[in-house]
Amino acid sequence: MAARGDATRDKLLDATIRLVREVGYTQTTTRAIAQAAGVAEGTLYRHYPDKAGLFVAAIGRQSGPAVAWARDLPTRAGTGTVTGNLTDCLTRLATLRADIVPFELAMLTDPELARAATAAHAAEPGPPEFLAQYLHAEQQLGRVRADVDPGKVAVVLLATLFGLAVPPPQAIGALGDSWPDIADAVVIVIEGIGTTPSAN
Amino acid sequence: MAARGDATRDKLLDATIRLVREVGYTQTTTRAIAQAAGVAEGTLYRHYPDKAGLFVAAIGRQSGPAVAWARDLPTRAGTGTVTGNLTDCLTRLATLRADIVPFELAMLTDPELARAATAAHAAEPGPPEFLAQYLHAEQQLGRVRADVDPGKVAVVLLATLFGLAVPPPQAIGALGDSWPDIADAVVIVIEGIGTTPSAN
Amino acid sequence: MAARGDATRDKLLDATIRLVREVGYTQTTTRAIAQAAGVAEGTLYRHYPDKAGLFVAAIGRQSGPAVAWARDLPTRAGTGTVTGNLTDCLTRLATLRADIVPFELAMLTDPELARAATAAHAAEPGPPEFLAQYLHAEQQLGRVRADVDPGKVAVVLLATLFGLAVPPPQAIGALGDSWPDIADAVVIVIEGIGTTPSAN
Amino acid sequence: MAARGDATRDKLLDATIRLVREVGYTQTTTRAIAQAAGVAEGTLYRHYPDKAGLFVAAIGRQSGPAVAWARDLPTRAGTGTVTGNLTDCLTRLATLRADIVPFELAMLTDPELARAATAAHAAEPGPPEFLAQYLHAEQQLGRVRADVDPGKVAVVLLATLFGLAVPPPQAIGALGDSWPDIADAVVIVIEGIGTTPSAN
DNA sequence: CATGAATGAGAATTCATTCAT
DNA sequence: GATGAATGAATTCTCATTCAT
Repeated sequence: MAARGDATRDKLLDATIRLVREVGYTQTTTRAIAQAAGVAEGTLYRHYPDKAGLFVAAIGRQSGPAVAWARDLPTRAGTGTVTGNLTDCLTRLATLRADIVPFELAMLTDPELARAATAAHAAEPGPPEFLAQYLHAEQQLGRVRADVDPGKVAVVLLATLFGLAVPPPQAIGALGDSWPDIADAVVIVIEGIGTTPSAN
Repeated sequence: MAARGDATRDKLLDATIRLVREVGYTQTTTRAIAQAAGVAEGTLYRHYPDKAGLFVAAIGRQSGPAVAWARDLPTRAGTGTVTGNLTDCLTRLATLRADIVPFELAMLTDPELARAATAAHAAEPGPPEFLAQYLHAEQQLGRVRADVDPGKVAVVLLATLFGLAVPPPQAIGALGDSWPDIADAVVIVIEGIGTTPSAN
Repeated sequence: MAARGDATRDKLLDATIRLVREVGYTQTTTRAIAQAAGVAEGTLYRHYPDKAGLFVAAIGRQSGPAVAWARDLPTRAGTGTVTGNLTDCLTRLATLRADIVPFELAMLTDPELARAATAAHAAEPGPPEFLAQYLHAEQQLGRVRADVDPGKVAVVLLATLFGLAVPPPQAIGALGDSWPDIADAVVIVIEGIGTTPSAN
Repeated sequence: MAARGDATRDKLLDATIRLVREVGYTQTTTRAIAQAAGVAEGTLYRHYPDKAGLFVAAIGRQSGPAVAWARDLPTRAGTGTVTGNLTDCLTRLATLRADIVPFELAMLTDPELARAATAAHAAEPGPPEFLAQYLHAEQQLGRVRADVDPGKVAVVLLATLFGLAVPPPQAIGALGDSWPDIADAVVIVIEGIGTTPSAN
């Protein structure tokens, strides 16, 4: 078993992910995908109902490990340091999700793809929920201030992660030199920027 | 002066911005733009070299006020509170940029548009630089901790802003209820999440 | 007025009718139509929403005169001879409808085309109704036996017409020599085949 | 003998006939046939040279009994009544041919299929010839008027049969209520519509 | 300046047919 | 014989761009 078909599916998903990353979503045509995968254009449709279906599958395969990893975060509450745990988790998410960001962008640009994706993955809990659960647990343990909203902090952290992961920094500015890595960002968000009381 | 041409250009830019926001970049065809603007398809090419040119102009017109506003931020160092100044600035940026985000997303999805845009706007200083300048000035005044990197903080703040501005929260999660507004996010980033020393 | 567009529309309709008659419905591709009309393939879609729309328009233009002609038949009741009137009407229908039969066949083969056509032309009265009205009027005048059902006779006449109009006689048989013309058929149907009482 | 192959062939022919009747010729793809027959797509080509070959075989199998039945008609001349014999024959033809009409329509729409079919069945005598022979025999017996052309009457009868058998009456009109059955039609054609001398 | 018909390259998708297993 | 993945030419339709009026 595992037949020829599985290898073809893998080639198609690989090609899709690579092309979206390298040439952008609008340029990732079915012809380009087929060519990059080394198969005929028609083959694509034997394995996926249409182009959107292929993209959803690609997103799914790529998201899987990232989501699985984040799912375990809440169990680490109370161990190590909060900063360390969050940095660790977000760094891995960043690494794993590097290939997903272009797809998320594509979904934001193309309503049709967004529809297909949400149709496929009904609202399951994802990283935001896991992060919020973790932060809540740390609050219970007294390791995080009680008056912050775990959900909002989780969203801010992931929004920042997303904003930083967006490929060309030129979108935000030419401050290339001081582009922060994930660890920098986590420290900044967690520790604040240290304003003096007189400045608040 | 201010002939009919200006009115036509305005109608085209308005239509472009509205369509990108409402139906997404991929659906914003030249025909749709012309129709929404109430002009013939060919008219577009009398005012802009091509579709990308129109989009670049739209981005420019929409970005102008936002960038101009941020330019003044450094002069406010030492006045009011740091949190207040940043919240104020970022909130305005968020408001003004609501129409720009779809274009930034489009540029990230379509390399061709990105090329046209960067060709038009050479690397001028933008919000990241202005924010960094402001933070640096506050550091000099002792109102912000000396050991944070102003550039990195600026980028984190803007990345967060960008991440939060991305239209459908479904991209990040179904944590809709606790979706933070800009003020929440600024407070979180500036004050940190209040970890206890033992947790660090 | 009458602009360039009208000429193009005519060329497209002409090409469509000609191709369906000459090479058959399945071979009448949009490319073939455009080529035969001497326009680009995209031009087709400026004038008709899609291929089915073009076909419906072609059917409409071709059916128009035929239907209009039949509409006047009931007013002739009582004039001339019944056989003459029917032969006259059916002969004209046959002539005019020679180009429509391939389309009617196409509609019977391709459900999608049928859907488009019925959507366009809601159930308006057509030749069957007009023929039935005429026969009923002649019955009132005592020129047609009272016990025949005008509706059924109308349908039989048109069904026969349709069956005879179907292009290749090979579908029904190789009796080419004695293929009846419309006048023959009308006489046969109207007068019967003259069976003797003993044979009934 | 009568190995698995025969069963497969039957399943393919059954599926073909069912699909053409239910979804139309254009929708009857090889994939749909294979699926309906419960065999793999490739299997089709183990039993028939190509799609047209399968269709020709389907037509042949379905036409066989109908043609065989009509072949015996001439031997009935002089027995029963003319109207009864013709009604009987045509009714059976209609029943048996219900599944063939869609194929005849397909042949009229798709020249390629027509070519394959005529190549397979060279011009053998068919129902038209048999009907003509029967009518000629009845003329000899004095049961049918001598001055009608048996060939023409045969063709008119079969053309009417074909016209009435065409699936959606919408092709001819919305005169649904008075849609005649075969017996009605035969009576009308045989007896005529009873015009008075003055009307002729 | 404005128009909108015309263009034609290219996109997604289908489908009859082949062939390695 | 049977399978079904793979093929690739062909089809319908889109869309940025041009140009005669």
